Amino acid sequence: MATTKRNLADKAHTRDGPRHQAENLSQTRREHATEIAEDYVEAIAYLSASMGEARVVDLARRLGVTHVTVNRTVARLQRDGYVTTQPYRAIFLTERGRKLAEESRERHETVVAFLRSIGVPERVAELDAEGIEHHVSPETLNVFRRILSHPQKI
Amino acid sequence: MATTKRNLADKAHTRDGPRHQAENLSQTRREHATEIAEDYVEAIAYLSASMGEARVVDLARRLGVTHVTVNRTVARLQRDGYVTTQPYRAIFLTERGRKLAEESRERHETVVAFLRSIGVPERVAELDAEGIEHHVSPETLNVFRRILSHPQKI
DNA sequence: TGAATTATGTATCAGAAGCTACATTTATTT
DNA sequence: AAATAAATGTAGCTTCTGATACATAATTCA
Ligand SMILES: [Mn+2]
Ligand SMILES: [Mn+2]
Ligand SMILES: [Mn+2]
Ligand SMILES: [Mn+2]
Repeated sequence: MATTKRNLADKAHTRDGPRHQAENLSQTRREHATEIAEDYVEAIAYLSASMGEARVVDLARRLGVTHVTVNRTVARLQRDGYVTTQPYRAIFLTERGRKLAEESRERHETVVAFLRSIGVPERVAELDAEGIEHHVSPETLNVFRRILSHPQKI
Repeated sequence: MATTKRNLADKAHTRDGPRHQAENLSQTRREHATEIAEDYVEAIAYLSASMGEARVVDLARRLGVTHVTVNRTVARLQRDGYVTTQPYRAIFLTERGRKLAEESRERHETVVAFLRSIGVPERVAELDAEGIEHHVSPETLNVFRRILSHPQKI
């Protein structure tokens, strides 16, 4: 009748349910997988708009990585249908890439605006938003939007 | 006097300053590096408290990965001074690990509570918080806390 | 106690994302 | 047009984080 190690495991099962926790973490890992794609297409869209085209060096500067990393990642983005490129040429978004870029930009701006609206200083809001944005679900984003459209001090 | 490609690059430099953007993204990458450590020590602390000890299988179940991944990651956590283990034994937090676990738990709960307080449904709040928590700076966390201590509907 | 089950460990692979060093191509300047 | 500078590409290395397949140790149960 001794309390064995494996008995203990069974109890905890009912207590909290590790299922939920595992699902939450799996979801977070999935979001990480798309995170770089989102930041890249956002940067490509920005550079294309502000200076006519997106070149590897400009991307590297803006993203804070070497041109080698940009090169390989762009190849992956092309493989996944977000961009088109040719050797020694600029990078262009596909329709799919443009769509993701636009969604990402809008969400990014909403997160920054929301943080600002509750009193987070601009620099901090921009810094935190860069990571937070990728983990904000459509539901939560809608809550942010609703609060932003409700101009009342907190 | 033709507008060359490299002329364009110089202009955009002044426009937005890619420095900030690069620094934001670098910070996010740094946060990702500590993210797994945070989730692991949090899970180890939880299992230790709720069932006496943290075993590899329980961690694997809770984290939604295989026991192989847990094994390797725990080895890294040990290398970095967060846990101690011996073959076929449970995993124990070091002082450093306990401290990180406690901070992570507190921050995690604050993020969930904040999202709940602005109207995000519980399930969604828990899901989003799992990713958001790692990118919330101390400043932003304080803003969250202040709003939580201010019991007024938004 | 011995067999069966469960837990843990190890070998090996894969892909993502970073890097440095060096080669090649393109653009600018003289 | 040739020389120089800048951009792009490629080879090869590292770490992290996931996986499967198989081996060994520990625990449970008949
Ligand atoms: Mn962004
Ligand atoms: Mn981002
Ligand atoms: Mn957590
Ligand atoms: Mn987390």
